[in-house]
Amino acid sequence: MPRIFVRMLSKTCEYGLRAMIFIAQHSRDGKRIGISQIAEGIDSPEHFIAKILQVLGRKGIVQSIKGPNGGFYLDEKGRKCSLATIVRALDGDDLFNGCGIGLRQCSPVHPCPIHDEFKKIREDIETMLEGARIGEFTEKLDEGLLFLKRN
Amino acid sequence: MPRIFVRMLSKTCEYGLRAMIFIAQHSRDGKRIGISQIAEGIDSPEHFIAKILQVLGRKGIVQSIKGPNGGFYLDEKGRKCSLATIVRALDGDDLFNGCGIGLRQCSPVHPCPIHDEFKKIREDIETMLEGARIGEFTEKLDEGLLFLKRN
DNA sequence: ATAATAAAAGACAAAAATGTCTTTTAATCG
DNA sequence: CGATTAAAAGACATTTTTGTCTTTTATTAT
Repeated sequence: MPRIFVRMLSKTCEYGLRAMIFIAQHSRDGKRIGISQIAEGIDSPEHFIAKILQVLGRKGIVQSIKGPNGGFYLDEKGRKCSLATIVRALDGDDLFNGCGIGLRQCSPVHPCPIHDEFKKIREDIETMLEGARIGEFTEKLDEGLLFLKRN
Repeated sequence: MPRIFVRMLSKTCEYGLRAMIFIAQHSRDGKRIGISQIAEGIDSPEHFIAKILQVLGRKGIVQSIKGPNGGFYLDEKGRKCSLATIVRALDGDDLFNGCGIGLRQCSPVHPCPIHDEFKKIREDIETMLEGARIGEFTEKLDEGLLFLKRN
Protein backbone atom coordinates (compact mmCIF):
# COMPACT_ATOMS: atom_id res chain seq x y z
CA MET A 1 0.00 0.00 0.00
CA PRO A 2 1.34 3.40 -0.94
CA ARG A 3 2.57 5.69 1.79
CA ILE A 4 -0.42 7.90 1.05
CA PHE A 5 1.14 10.65 -0.92
CA VAL A 6 -0.16 11.27 -4.36
CA ARG A 7 0.66 14.46 -6.16
CA MET A 8 -0.52 15.90 -9.38
CA LEU A 9 3.05 16.91 -10.19
CA SER A 10 6.29 15.19 -9.20
CA LYS A 11 8.48 16.74 -6.52
CA THR A 12 10.97 17.50 -9.26
CA CYS A 13 8.34 19.45 -11.07
CA GLU A 14 7.09 21.23 -7.98
CA TYR A 15 10.60 22.37 -7.09
CA GLY A 16 11.23 23.31 -10.70
CA LEU A 17 8.20 25.58 -10.83
CA ARG A 18 8.93 27.18 -7.48
CA ALA A 19 12.55 27.73 -8.50
CA MET A 20 11.64 29.32 -11.81
CA ILE A 21 9.18 31.66 -10.14
CA PHE A 22 11.80 32.52 -7.52
CA ILE A 23 14.48 33.15 -10.13
CA ALA A 24 12.13 35.38 -12.08
CA GLN A 25 11.61 37.46 -8.98
CA HIS A 26 15.29 37.69 -8.05
CA SER A 27 16.97 38.14 -11.40
CA ARG A 28 15.62 41.47 -12.52
CA ASP A 29 17.83 44.31 -13.80
CA GLY A 30 20.53 41.88 -14.96
CA LYS A 31 20.98 40.43 -11.50
CA ARG A 32 21.65 36.74 -10.86
CA ILE A 33 20.68 34.51 -8.03
CA GLY A 34 22.79 31.67 -6.61
CA ILE A 35 21.71 28.10 -6.15
CA SER A 36 21.98 28.15 -2.36
CA GLN A 37 19.72 31.18 -2.13
CA ILE A 38 17.25 29.54 -4.47
CA ALA A 39 17.22 26.38 -2.37
CA GLU A 40 16.70 28.42 0.77
CA GLY A 41 14.10 30.59 -0.86
CA ILE A 42 11.89 27.80 -2.08
CA ASP A 43 12.65 25.36 0.71
CA SER A 44 14.17 22.55 -1.33
CA PRO A 45 17.32 20.40 -1.15
CA GLU A 46 20.14 22.39 -2.71
CA HIS A 47 21.74 19.70 -4.83
CA PHE A 48 18.43 18.40 -5.95
CA ILE A 49 17.20 21.70 -7.27
CA ALA A 50 20.63 22.19 -8.85
CA LYS A 51 20.09 19.06 -10.93
CA ILE A 52 16.66 20.19 -11.93
CA LEU A 53 17.92 23.57 -13.05
CA GLN A 54 20.64 21.84 -15.06
CA VAL A 55 17.94 20.04 -17.02
CA LEU A 56 16.07 23.27 -17.60
CA GLY A 57 19.34 25.00 -18.45
CA ARG A 58 20.22 22.48 -21.14
CA LYS A 59 16.85 23.10 -22.71
CA GLY A 60 17.42 26.82 -22.70
CA ILE A 61 14.57 27.49 -20.30
CA VAL A 62 16.78 29.03 -17.63
CA GLN A 63 20.09 30.86 -18.02
CA SER A 64 23.17 30.57 -15.83
CA ILE A 65 26.70 31.84 -15.53
CA LYS A 66 29.52 30.30 -13.54
CA GLY A 67 32.06 32.03 -11.34
CA PRO A 68 31.99 35.14 -9.17
CA ASN A 69 28.78 37.10 -9.60
CA GLY A 70 27.43 34.15 -11.46
CA GLY A 71 24.13 32.43 -10.84
CA PHE A 72 20.81 31.84 -12.48
CA TYR A 73 18.62 34.28 -14.32
CA LEU A 74 15.87 34.43 -16.90
CA ASP A 75 15.99 36.06 -20.29
CA GLU A 76 12.94 37.61 -21.92
CA LYS A 77 11.85 34.25 -23.31
CA GLY A 78 12.23 32.63 -19.89
CA ARG A 79 9.92 35.17 -18.28
CA LYS A 80 7.28 34.50 -20.86
CA CYS A 81 7.67 30.75 -20.48
CA SER A 82 4.47 28.97 -19.46
CA LEU A 83 4.20 26.62 -16.53
CA ALA A 84 3.27 23.94 -19.05
CA THR A 85 6.66 24.26 -20.72
CA ILE A 86 8.37 23.56 -17.42
CA VAL A 87 6.07 20.66 -16.57
CA ARG A 88 6.71 19.12 -19.97
CA ALA A 89 10.44 19.58 -19.62
CA LEU A 90 10.52 17.86 -16.24
CA ASP A 91 7.59 15.43 -16.11
CA GLY A 92 6.93 14.85 -19.78
CA ASP A 93 3.43 15.19 -21.09
CA ASP A 94 1.82 12.05 -19.73
CA LEU A 95 -0.09 14.28 -17.37
CA PHE A 96 -1.81 15.82 -20.35
CA ASN A 97 -2.16 12.68 -22.43
CA GLY A 98 -2.16 9.56 -20.32
CA CYS A 99 -5.20 7.47 -19.52
CA GLY A 100 -6.80 8.10 -16.13
CA ILE A 101 -6.65 4.48 -15.11
CA GLY A 102 -3.44 3.58 -16.86
CA LEU A 103 -4.44 1.89 -20.08
CA ARG A 104 -2.00 2.43 -22.89
CA GLN A 105 -4.49 2.03 -25.70
CA CYS A 106 -7.14 4.19 -24.15
CA SER A 107 -8.61 6.34 -26.91
CA PRO A 108 -11.94 7.58 -28.18
CA VAL A 109 -12.49 4.37 -30.14
CA HIS A 110 -11.15 2.20 -27.34
CA PRO A 111 -12.22 4.17 -24.33
CA CYS A 112 -11.58 3.16 -20.76
CA PRO A 113 -14.58 3.58 -18.45
CA ILE A 114 -13.72 7.07 -17.35
CA HIS A 115 -12.12 8.26 -20.54
CA ASP A 116 -14.34 11.21 -21.25
CA GLU A 117 -14.41 12.52 -17.73
CA PHE A 118 -10.65 12.46 -17.43
CA LYS A 119 -10.19 14.01 -20.82
CA LYS A 120 -12.00 17.13 -19.71
CA ILE A 121 -9.91 17.43 -16.57
CA ARG A 122 -6.69 16.97 -18.48
CA GLU A 123 -7.63 19.67 -20.93
CA ASP A 124 -8.38 22.03 -18.06
CA ILE A 125 -5.03 21.33 -16.48
CA GLU A 126 -3.25 21.90 -19.74
CA THR A 127 -5.14 25.12 -20.38
CA MET A 128 -4.32 26.38 -16.92
CA LEU A 129 -0.61 25.56 -17.22
CA GLU A 130 -0.35 26.93 -20.75
CA GLY A 131 -2.02 30.13 -19.66
CA ALA A 132 0.16 30.92 -16.67
CA ARG A 133 3.52 32.55 -17.39
CA ILE A 134 6.48 32.54 -15.04
CA GLY A 135 6.83 36.32 -15.11
CA GLU A 136 3.24 36.85 -13.98
CA PHE A 137 3.95 35.91 -10.41
CA THR A 138 6.72 38.41 -9.76
CA GLU A 139 4.51 41.35 -8.98
CA LYS A 140 2.24 39.51 -6.61
CA LEU A 141 5.23 38.08 -4.79
CA ASP A 142 6.67 41.58 -4.38
CA GLU A 143 3.43 42.75 -2.86
CA GLY A 144 3.43 39.90 -0.38
CA LEU A 145 0.23 38.49 -1.82
CA LEU A 146 1.85 35.18 -2.69
CA PHE A 147 4.28 32.85 -0.97
CA LEU A 148 6.75 30.29 -2.24
CA LYS A 149 7.53 28.82 1.15
CA ARG A 150 6.27 28.94 4.71
CA ASN A 151 7.07 31.95 7.01
CA MET B 1 15.50 13.57 -13.59
CA PRO B 2 12.35 11.49 -13.39
CA ARG B 3 11.97 8.66 -15.85
CA ILE B 4 9.14 10.65 -17.41
CA PHE B 5 6.15 8.95 -15.94
CA VAL B 6 3.76 11.06 -14.01
CA ARG B 7 0.27 9.86 -13.29
CA MET B 8 -2.71 11.53 -11.77
CA LEU B 9 -3.38 8.36 -9.77
CA SER B 10 -0.89 5.82 -8.45
CA LYS B 11 -0.57 2.44 -10.15
CA THR B 12 -2.11 0.95 -7.03
CA CYS B 13 -5.13 3.15 -7.49
CA GLU B 14 -5.40 2.52 -11.21
CA TYR B 15 -5.35 -1.22 -10.69
CA GLY B 16 -7.79 -0.89 -7.82
CA LEU B 17 -10.31 1.00 -9.93
CA ARG B 18 -9.98 -1.37 -12.87
CA ALA B 19 -10.34 -4.37 -10.57
CA MET B 20 -13.44 -3.02 -8.86
CA ILE B 21 -15.08 -2.29 -12.20
CA PHE B 22 -14.13 -5.77 -13.41
CA ILE B 23 -15.46 -7.43 -10.27
CA ALA B 24 -18.72 -5.53 -10.59
CA GLN B 25 -19.11 -6.87 -14.09
CA HIS B 26 -18.25 -10.48 -13.20
CA SER B 27 -19.95 -10.93 -9.87
CA ARG B 28 -23.59 -10.56 -10.78
CA ASP B 29 -26.25 -13.08 -9.74
CA GLY B 30 -24.30 -14.16 -6.68
CA LYS B 31 -21.28 -15.21 -8.71
CA ARG B 32 -17.71 -14.69 -7.61
CA ILE B 33 -14.59 -14.01 -9.57
CA GLY B 34 -11.11 -15.29 -8.74
CA ILE B 35 -7.98 -13.23 -8.33
CA SER B 36 -6.17 -14.80 -11.28
CA GLN B 37 -9.07 -14.00 -13.59
CA ILE B 38 -9.18 -10.47 -12.26
CA ALA B 39 -5.46 -10.04 -12.85
CA GLU B 40 -5.81 -11.41 -16.37
CA GLY B 41 -8.92 -9.36 -17.05
CA ILE B 42 -7.45 -6.01 -16.10
CA ASP B 43 -3.89 -6.75 -17.12
CA SER B 44 -2.19 -6.36 -13.76
CA PRO B 45 0.28 -8.39 -11.68
CA GLU B 46 -1.70 -11.01 -9.80
CA HIS B 47 -0.13 -10.72 -6.36
CA PHE B 48 -0.07 -6.99 -6.55
CA ILE B 49 -3.76 -6.64 -7.23
CA ALA B 50 -4.36 -9.25 -4.53
CA LYS B 51 -2.74 -6.96 -1.98
CA ILE B 52 -4.76 -4.04 -3.17
CA LEU B 53 -8.00 -5.97 -2.87
CA GLN B 54 -7.02 -7.00 0.63
CA VAL B 55 -6.84 -3.35 1.58
CA LEU B 56 -10.21 -2.67 0.03
CA GLY B 57 -11.58 -5.82 1.64
CA ARG B 58 -10.51 -4.77 5.14
CA LYS B 59 -12.36 -1.52 4.60
CA GLY B 60 -15.48 -3.37 3.52
CA ILE B 61 -15.38 -1.96 0.01
CA VAL B 62 -15.08 -5.34 -1.66
CA GLN B 63 -16.27 -8.75 -0.44
CA SER B 64 -14.47 -12.07 -0.68
CA ILE B 65 -14.82 -15.72 0.28
CA LYS B 66 -12.05 -18.29 0.51
CA GLY B 67 -12.07 -21.85 -0.71
CA PRO B 68 -13.68 -23.64 -3.63
CA ASN B 69 -16.16 -21.45 -5.45
CA GLY B 70 -14.75 -18.56 -3.50
CA GLY B 71 -13.56 -15.31 -4.94
CA PHE B 72 -14.37 -11.64 -4.95
CA TYR B 73 -17.72 -9.97 -5.35
CA LEU B 74 -19.54 -6.76 -4.61
CA ASP B 75 -22.55 -6.27 -2.40
CA GLU B 76 -25.16 -3.62 -3.06
CA LYS B 77 -23.12 -1.00 -1.25
CA GLY B 78 -20.04 -1.93 -3.26
CA ARG B 79 -21.85 -1.39 -6.52
CA LYS B 80 -22.92 2.06 -5.44
CA CYS B 81 -19.45 2.91 -4.22
CA SER B 82 -17.97 5.97 -5.92
CA LEU B 83 -14.59 6.05 -7.59
CA ALA B 84 -13.64 8.70 -5.04
CA THR B 85 -14.13 6.22 -2.21
CA ILE B 86 -11.66 3.85 -3.82
CA VAL B 87 -9.16 6.58 -4.57
CA ARG B 88 -9.33 7.77 -0.97
CA ALA B 89 -8.93 4.23 0.35
CA LEU B 90 -5.82 3.63 -1.75
CA ASP B 91 -4.16 6.97 -2.36
CA GLY B 92 -5.52 9.03 0.51
CA ASP B 93 -7.00 12.42 -0.24
CA ASP B 94 -3.93 14.49 -0.96
CA LEU B 95 -5.04 14.51 -4.55
CA PHE B 96 -8.07 16.51 -3.52
CA ASN B 97 -6.39 18.68 -0.90
CA GLY B 98 -2.68 19.10 -1.50
CA CYS B 99 -1.05 22.22 -2.87
CA GLY B 100 -0.27 22.17 -6.58
CA ILE B 101 3.37 23.00 -6.08
CA GLY B 102 3.85 21.16 -2.82
CA LEU B 103 3.64 23.78 -0.12
CA ARG B 104 2.26 22.49 3.13
CA GLN B 105 0.86 25.77 4.35
CA CYS B 106 -0.71 26.73 1.10
CA SER B 107 -4.12 28.19 1.86
CA PRO B 108 -6.38 31.05 0.86
CA VAL B 109 -4.64 33.42 3.29
CA HIS B 110 -1.21 32.05 2.41
CA PRO B 111 -1.67 31.20 -1.22
CA CYS B 112 0.98 29.76 -3.47
CA PRO B 113 1.19 31.38 -6.88
CA ILE B 114 -1.17 28.97 -8.59
CA HIS B 115 -3.40 28.25 -5.64
CA ASP B 116 -6.69 29.33 -7.13
CA GLU B 117 -6.20 27.67 -10.47
CA PHE B 118 -5.33 24.35 -8.89
CA LYS B 119 -8.18 24.57 -6.49
CA LYS B 120 -10.67 24.63 -9.31
CA ILE B 121 -9.08 21.60 -10.99
CA ARG B 122 -9.05 19.64 -7.76
CA GLU B 123 -12.68 20.34 -7.16
CA ASP B 124 -13.50 19.15 -10.66
CA ILE B 125 -11.57 15.93 -10.11
CA GLU B 126 -13.30 15.32 -6.84
CA THR B 127 -16.71 16.02 -8.34
CA MET B 128 -16.02 13.64 -11.18
CA LEU B 129 -14.82 10.84 -8.93
CA GLU B 130 -17.63 11.34 -6.45
CA GLY B 131 -20.16 11.26 -9.22
CA ALA B 132 -19.05 8.06 -10.91
CA ARG B 133 -20.22 4.80 -9.31
CA ILE B 134 -18.59 1.42 -9.83
CA GLY B 135 -21.83 -0.21 -10.95
CA GLU B 136 -22.34 2.31 -13.72
CA PHE B 137 -19.74 0.81 -15.95
CA THR B 138 -21.10 -2.71 -16.08
CA GLU B 139 -23.64 -2.13 -18.81
CA LYS B 140 -21.30 -0.30 -21.13
CA LEU B 141 -18.69 -3.01 -20.67
CA ASP B 142 -21.26 -5.66 -21.58
CA GLU B 143 -22.09 -3.78 -24.74
CA GLY B 144 -18.46 -3.62 -25.74
CA LEU B 145 -18.46 0.14 -25.56
CA LEU B 146 -15.78 0.23 -22.91
CA PHE B 147 -12.52 -1.61 -22.34
CA LEU B 148 -10.51 -2.41 -19.25
CA LYS B 149 -7.48 -3.68 -21.11
CA ARG B 150 -6.12 -3.83 -24.63
CA ASN B 151 -7.62 -6.32 -27.14
C1' DA C 1 -11.52 -36.11 8.62
C1' DT C 2 -8.89 -35.23 4.47
C1' DA C 3 -7.84 -33.19 0.19
C1' DA C 4 -8.45 -29.47 -2.76
C1' DT C 5 -9.27 -24.74 -3.55
C1' DA C 6 -8.71 -19.90 -3.06
C1' DA C 7 -7.93 -15.73 -0.46
C1' DA C 8 -4.87 -13.58 3.37
C1' DA C 9 -0.64 -12.57 4.97
C1' DG C 10 4.26 -12.05 5.26
C1' DA C 11 8.85 -11.66 3.43
C1' DC C 12 11.52 -10.18 -0.04
C1' DA C 13 13.16 -8.04 -4.70
C1' DA C 14 13.33 -4.60 -8.29
C1' DA C 15 12.55 -0.18 -10.07
C1' DA C 16 11.77 4.61 -9.74
C1' DA C 17 11.90 8.93 -7.36
C1' DT C 18 14.14 11.74 -4.18
C1' DG C 19 18.07 13.37 -1.78
C1' DT C 20 23.31 13.91 -0.66
C1' DC C 21 28.18 14.26 -1.41
C1' DT C 22 32.42 14.89 -4.18
C1' DT C 23 34.89 16.23 -8.19
C1' DT C 24 35.21 18.93 -12.39
C1' DT C 25 34.69 22.90 -15.31
C1' DA C 26 34.16 27.71 -16.33
C1' DA C 27 34.31 32.51 -15.12
C1' DT C 28 36.08 36.49 -12.50
C1' DC C 29 39.20 39.10 -9.78
C1' DG C 30 43.43 40.26 -7.77
C1' DC D 1 49.06 33.85 -13.96
C1' DG D 2 46.90 31.87 -9.54
C1' DA D 3 43.19 31.97 -6.27
C1' DT D 4 38.44 32.17 -5.65
C1' DT D 5 33.75 31.67 -6.82
C1' DA D 6 29.83 29.22 -8.50
C1' DA D 7 27.55 26.14 -11.63
C1' DA D 8 27.95 21.36 -14.02
C1' DA D 9 28.55 16.77 -13.67
C1' DG D 10 29.06 12.30 -11.70
C1' DA D 11 28.65 8.89 -8.16
C1' DC D 12 26.17 7.20 -4.63
C1' DA D 13 22.48 6.70 -0.77
C1' DT D 14 17.74 6.60 0.83
C1' DT D 15 12.95 6.25 0.40
C1' DT D 16 8.84 5.05 -1.91
C1' DT D 17 6.42 2.51 -5.17
C1' DT D 18 5.75 -1.45 -7.65
C1' DG D 19 6.14 -6.29 -8.29
C1' DT D 20 7.12 -11.41 -6.89
C1' DC D 21 7.32 -15.51 -4.20
C1' DT D 22 6.16 -18.48 -0.24
C1' DT D 23 3.48 -19.77 3.66
C1' DT D 24 -0.79 -19.62 6.24
C1' DT D 25 -5.70 -19.61 6.95
C1' DA D 26 -10.42 -20.42 5.78
C1' DT D 27 -13.90 -22.81 3.07
C1' DT D 28 -15.86 -26.52 0.38
C1' DA D 29 -16.44 -31.12 -1.31
C1' DT D 30 -15.54 -35.90 -1.02
